[in-house]
Amino acid sequence: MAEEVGTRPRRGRRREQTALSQEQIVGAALKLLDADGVDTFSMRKLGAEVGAAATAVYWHVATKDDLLELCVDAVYGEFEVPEITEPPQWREAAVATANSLRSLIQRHPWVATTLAEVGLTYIGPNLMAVSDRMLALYRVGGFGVIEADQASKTVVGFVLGVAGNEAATLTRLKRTGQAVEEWTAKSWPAGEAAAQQHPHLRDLYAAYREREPESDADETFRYGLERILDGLELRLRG
Amino acid sequence: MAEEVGTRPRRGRRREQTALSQEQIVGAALKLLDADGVDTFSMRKLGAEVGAAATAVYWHVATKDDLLELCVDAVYGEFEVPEITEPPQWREAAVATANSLRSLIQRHPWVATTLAEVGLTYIGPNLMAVSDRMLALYRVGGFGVIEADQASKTVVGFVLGVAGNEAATLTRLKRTGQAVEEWTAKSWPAGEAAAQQHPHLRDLYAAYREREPESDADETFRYGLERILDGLELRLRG
DNA sequence: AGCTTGCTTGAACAGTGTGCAATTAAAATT
DNA sequence: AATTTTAATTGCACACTGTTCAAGCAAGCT
Repeated sequence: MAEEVGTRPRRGRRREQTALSQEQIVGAALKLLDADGVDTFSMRKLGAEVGAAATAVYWHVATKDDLLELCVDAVYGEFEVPEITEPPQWREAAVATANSLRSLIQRHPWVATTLAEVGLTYIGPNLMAVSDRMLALYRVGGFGVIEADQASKTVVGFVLGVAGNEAATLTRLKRTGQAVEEWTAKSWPAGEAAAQQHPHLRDLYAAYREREPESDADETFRYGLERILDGLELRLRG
Repeated sequence: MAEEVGTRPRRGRRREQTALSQEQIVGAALKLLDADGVDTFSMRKLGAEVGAAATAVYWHVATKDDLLELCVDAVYGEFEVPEITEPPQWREAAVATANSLRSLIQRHPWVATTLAEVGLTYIGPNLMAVSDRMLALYRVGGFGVIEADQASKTVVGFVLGVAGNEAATLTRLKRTGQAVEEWTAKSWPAGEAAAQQHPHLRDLYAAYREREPESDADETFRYGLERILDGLELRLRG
């Protein structure tokens, strides 16, 4: 009849180790994904990581795509969305939210790729909770139900697009083995030469060359985010 | 029968067909990608499509990733960026540009996935030309060199993020074999039930349920774009 | 005639996701 | 304590992937 198996020894494992669990699998998958990216991630490597046969994973997880969805939802657990009570806190909270999502993608670059394949429509409880808190944020800020959804999707779309491309570029650099400093739009493969036919691109690179090589990416992100929030605020006050 | 010389007999092909070319390969790859997406795309299927051995492709293309980059650049050839001369034309042109990019992604959903893996940093002449024209657009609108870059990246990031997710959702629906109308945030897999614990999500779905099921996605996209352009315009006039 | 160059081929390798029957060991039942 | 049931794991196998490589073929040049 009812088996109230508690938590500890669970069911059976033949030797020293306690049985595999979905949590453990997702944890190991996250470790591999963060370390080597999604391209080189395979079920067999995952099996090796958890010290079991590759196919053992399939008892706890339906398919590789399902596992990836679980992983995506797991990292969404790191997504911090502040809860606010007063309308004036809205903008600051929106900035914090956007930054949190961006740095989450920077920590787990494979998320961007996976999201593009899997979409962010209901994939798990964490994402769901986060979506609810984001909606709350915009509603407190003063947006109506539907418009809060549209506003948050605007910001999230922007962050996903920009941070996703940052991640792709970094992954690409890593793959081709280039140093990050070499980049910054200065010297790059065949670009500088080809840019000569495109006057505005040429001007742009010239302008970037005269700047401190600070982190242009950060600044561009910040610029875009501020513009978007300006536009949204205009709706609130307008 | 026999041979029909397309353009030039070029070098030698042993039988009826003229030799493979990179253009032809990219064309065939696009056909397969548009039809079945990037997941089921393989070099062997491509070989079959062009009527040659799978490995023949490798004479014209270094690697599969390279081929995908060529394909991405090829569809960027469809990206229409109007050329303007007067500042007031800026906003309208920016909208047209954004819409063009979005509908391009809708026609070729695999582009979003591929972009997330490959980045959009120098991948080909078409993208380069388009980038230059986009920069021109914002510069005519009144932005400085660097700021034009930041502004265009903001808009492009938004479009890529939002349209990319639209594409992922559609691909996912297609894969699981659901109809598109069933969606629209109304009834969906395990969502409605799980949403009960999240009051703002519940409100949102309730609100959506009372609307005409027009194309909410279009409206959300349009809303976000307008907010962003509002924010950018504020910078110009501010 | 031969040689060279440009392109194509088939076989082969290492690796992939996953289905399946057989196997284990613990829990439940007798 | 013996037996049955069941959760979990294993190894094998299949079809398929991207890519390498020696070998082959068809034309152009000398």
